[in-house]
Amino acid sequence: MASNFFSIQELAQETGISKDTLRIWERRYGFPLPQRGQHNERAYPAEQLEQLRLIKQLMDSGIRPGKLATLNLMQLQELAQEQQTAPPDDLAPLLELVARGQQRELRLQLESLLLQQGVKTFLIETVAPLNHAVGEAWFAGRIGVLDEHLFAEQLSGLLQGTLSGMRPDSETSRALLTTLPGEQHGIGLLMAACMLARGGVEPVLPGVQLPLEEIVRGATTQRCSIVGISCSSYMNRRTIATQLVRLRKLLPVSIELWVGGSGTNGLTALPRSIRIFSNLEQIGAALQQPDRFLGD
Amino acid sequence: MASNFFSIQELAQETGISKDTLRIWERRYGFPLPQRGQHNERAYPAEQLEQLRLIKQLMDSGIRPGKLATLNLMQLQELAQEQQTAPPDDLAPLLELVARGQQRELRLQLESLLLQQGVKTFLIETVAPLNHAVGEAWFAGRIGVLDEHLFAEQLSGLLQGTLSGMRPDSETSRALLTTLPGEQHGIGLLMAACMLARGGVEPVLPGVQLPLEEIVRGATTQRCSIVGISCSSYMNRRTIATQLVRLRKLLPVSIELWVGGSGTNGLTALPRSIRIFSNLEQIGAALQQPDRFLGD
DNA sequence: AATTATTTTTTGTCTAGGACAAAATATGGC
DNA sequence: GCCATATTTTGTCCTAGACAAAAAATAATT
Repeated sequence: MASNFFSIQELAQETGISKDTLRIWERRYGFPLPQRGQHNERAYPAEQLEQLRLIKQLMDSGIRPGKLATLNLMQLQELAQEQQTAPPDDLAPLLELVARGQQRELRLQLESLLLQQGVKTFLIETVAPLNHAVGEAWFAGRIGVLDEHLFAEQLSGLLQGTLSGMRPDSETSRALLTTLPGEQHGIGLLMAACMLARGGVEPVLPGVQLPLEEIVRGATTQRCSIVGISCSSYMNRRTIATQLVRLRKLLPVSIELWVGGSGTNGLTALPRSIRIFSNLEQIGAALQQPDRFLGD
Repeated sequence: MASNFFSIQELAQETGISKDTLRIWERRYGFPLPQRGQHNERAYPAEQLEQLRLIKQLMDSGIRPGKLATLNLMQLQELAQEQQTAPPDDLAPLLELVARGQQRELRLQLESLLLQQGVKTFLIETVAPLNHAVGEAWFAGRIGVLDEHLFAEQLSGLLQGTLSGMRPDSETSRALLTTLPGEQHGIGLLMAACMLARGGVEPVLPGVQLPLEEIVRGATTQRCSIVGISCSSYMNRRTIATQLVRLRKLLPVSIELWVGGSGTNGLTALPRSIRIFSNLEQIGAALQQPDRFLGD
């Protein structure tokens, strides 16, 4: 039984850490230190992939890789446990359904909750925390990638359905929602889109990974007064910041730039004309302020 | 006005050609030959990005990069034009709607066509060729990335809606449909899913980019007798072949492996236990043969 | 003591050029 | 024409050095 080894390319793809970075971590910290294949290529065992995922997660909470790379697996797990925020009790049954891959039952329960709570409450008190909890459970190894993906698909379908029932038919303000090139996670966009639609703004959703030039072109041709970008912590923070600043420069001043998602946490020194949202409520609040068209 | 330059990283992201490959092409063929930035980093002008896209497209039809890299833009365009297959006339009005970004009208027309033609004809004679034509039009610069994305979203929504109305409720054969890690295009999956659903097979759609181990786990836990993989020409052929062979080895022999998409065109020397579909009709045909459970 | 300016460390990405296997093509023998 | 053997083409990997931007630590100032 050939236990599985990963090439450096595969490891980079799975973790979102570039090949260059993987090599230099090995040089500097001695981790991840792979075996070598027949032709001297790096061959990473599955455990190192797991450990890297853990490290990536801890980095998102601000700990530096230099510290993390010197710790062993157990110490990392301790650290991770400290950080774990237990998911609210009422989400436990839903999480259970995700873990068991019972998509249909999950869908039904979510639909029922949506009706019960209404869009806003559903988004803020159910969808957002559940999505977060699923992400954490995946990191902790309590649910598999497959179940996480299936959950995301169910949620997308549900939110898209909700959206199509909410589209205002008259001429209203519009918002173009997308992610930066390289960012593949689009669930945040759908959540934001629902909040916006609820506030009378019509979302335009061209999917993920739109090149900056196309964002600008799209916002103009689609007559959007807002561009919304969702950033996960998958991408490197520096890249995110650079791209956002560049986008702000390309975009007409009359168009607002709104940014949200876990990838925006550690961002410092962005121009004030880029508006950062750290949760969904803030979107709702922003839509109610009449002064929201005063730029920087 | 600082005309836009791209870093090697951005170019790699946009074209799907790796940084290593870009550098070695420069070394060997002298193209793309970027300017240099303040710190000697490569800075690619937008025209080189365009030319690269063209080259990538021509490579998909079997021409070798060594030949292409020595040609100038005009020669490339000539070659491309030779290859262009004019889209069927009846698609022209739809393409026009895509190009103009008139999503709502497009959606209505597609829905009407779906009702008129029925699922199978709609998929084979409208969706597949239209999708192809949109891809070609994008390469040729006749429509923007934004419009292409918006089209894909509309189509996804429509097909997903169709699917949810087709799901068989009794216990039937199931198929897990996904893409390999690195492959982001999922439209093909939805088309295949519709064909399968129509043939009485229930599709399981966990989204794109599922790690091989998870595909195996998913196929087992979800009790699927078929695993379907869609490959676009975005990914390198060699990578595709390697991954497919690896997947076939990981997968129990009782589970069939079906593969389709433009990325499978030039694939040679795959084991016969991997079944390649070059169009949607073949899926329909395969579902009607009673001997389809005889593996290699 | 708190804030601001300056140095030091940390970190990720870039560069160059070399090596090599697998795929694709060309060449020779039958 | 067809099969086996060279030869070329191609993409990815390797090492090792450089450097700027961000973060942290230290010094200087109010």
